[in-house]
Amino acid sequence: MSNRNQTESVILGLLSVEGNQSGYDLRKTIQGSVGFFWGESFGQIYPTLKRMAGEGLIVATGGTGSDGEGGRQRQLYSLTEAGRARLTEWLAMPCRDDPPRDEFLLKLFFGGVVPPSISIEHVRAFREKNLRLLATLEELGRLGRERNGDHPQFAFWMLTLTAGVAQIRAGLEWSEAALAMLAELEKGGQPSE
Amino acid sequence: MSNRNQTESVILGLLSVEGNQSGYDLRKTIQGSVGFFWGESFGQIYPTLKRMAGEGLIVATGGTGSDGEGGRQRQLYSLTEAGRARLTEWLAMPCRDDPPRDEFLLKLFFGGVVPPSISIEHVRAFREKNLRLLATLEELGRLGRERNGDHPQFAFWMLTLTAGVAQIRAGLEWSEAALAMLAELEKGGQPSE
DNA sequence: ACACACATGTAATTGGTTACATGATTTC
DNA sequence: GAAATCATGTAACCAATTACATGTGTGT
Repeated sequence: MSNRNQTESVILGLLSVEGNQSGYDLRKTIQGSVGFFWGESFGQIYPTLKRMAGEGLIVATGGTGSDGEGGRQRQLYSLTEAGRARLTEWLAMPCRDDPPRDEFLLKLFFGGVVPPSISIEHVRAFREKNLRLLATLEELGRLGRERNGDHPQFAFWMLTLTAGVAQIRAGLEWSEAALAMLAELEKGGQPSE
Repeated sequence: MSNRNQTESVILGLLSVEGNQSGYDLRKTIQGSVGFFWGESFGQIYPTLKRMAGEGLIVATGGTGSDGEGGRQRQLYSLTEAGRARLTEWLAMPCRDDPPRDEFLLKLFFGGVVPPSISIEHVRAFREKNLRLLATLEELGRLGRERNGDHPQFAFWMLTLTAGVAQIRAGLEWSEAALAMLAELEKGGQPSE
């Protein structure tokens, strides 16, 4: 009952809002919905699907390949009752907080041992990444509203979006201040080492 | 030259600002400095130290135990030139962006399949965690200024702190709005499933 | 004919956590 | 002398990435 396998959770969740998806579909769905805060690789998805089917959490529903209908080889899956139960069970559990690891902040923390230009470069990259992400998120919001604005779960999707946007905006504001500070430092004097 | 082992990087960094630390010390130092955005476990630290010593990135410098001086068994390490070179090399590399995974946002995303009270609970927990973290960070800033305010790298440490504070504040503001929205939803009507 | 996107999977590797085992030293 | 803390380590396990292998259908 430990639920350490997070891939399982995303799959359960996505299949609960729309069944009959293949591994390939799931990956695309992930990228187009939770992609900005969640990633999955095929090497994780396919084995997990098989395992889950074996455990009765999902069922293989049609798809070409097994029956000789022709067409491209696809294996679709849908949630079972057991799967849905597992999903709600997982949702009710408190979030595990795995220790965060932010390589960007780590490099910045040790920025004093190298010339400031290096940290400046990192902050710039951070800023640009956030700018790109912000654009993506806004696009995602636009698309979502247009295509699923009337979906009963839309409000929750928007909630995650606004959370992302808030984080990004904060990051952007901070990065401006950080760049100003670093520019000052670069003018002022070299670091001790 | 891929530097996938991030534990190595923290160790290099920390030993560069202060040598003669044991695995135990390093853990404490981590918690008291980069702890709010970086975690390490003993099971990772000790083997990594051994490997790094074998590769010549660090050296075992004194500590009791090997020489029969008595006192508690401790193995201290310091950076070598090779270690310092590796550190600067790592610092100059662009940050790898490993796919993020935010279980909180994931649960919120699927909040529509369970009663709103569950999502409310998650957001509350998120909010409280952020409040606690904010207090920790402010304390950390106070302590740091008081003890290391004159250290040449202090400015960089503050930079990571302010980044953390900015993120947290944004999260807190968002959580208020989210709670308001969810409360509304709870009054209004049950979710579709 | 060729390239590209679709589609599924396996194998190797690793980074990391957790739990366990052990013992010394200080403190009460 | 018991408990807490200091201190180091090992073993088991697992989640996940990456690279590789394979084949089909579509568009040009």
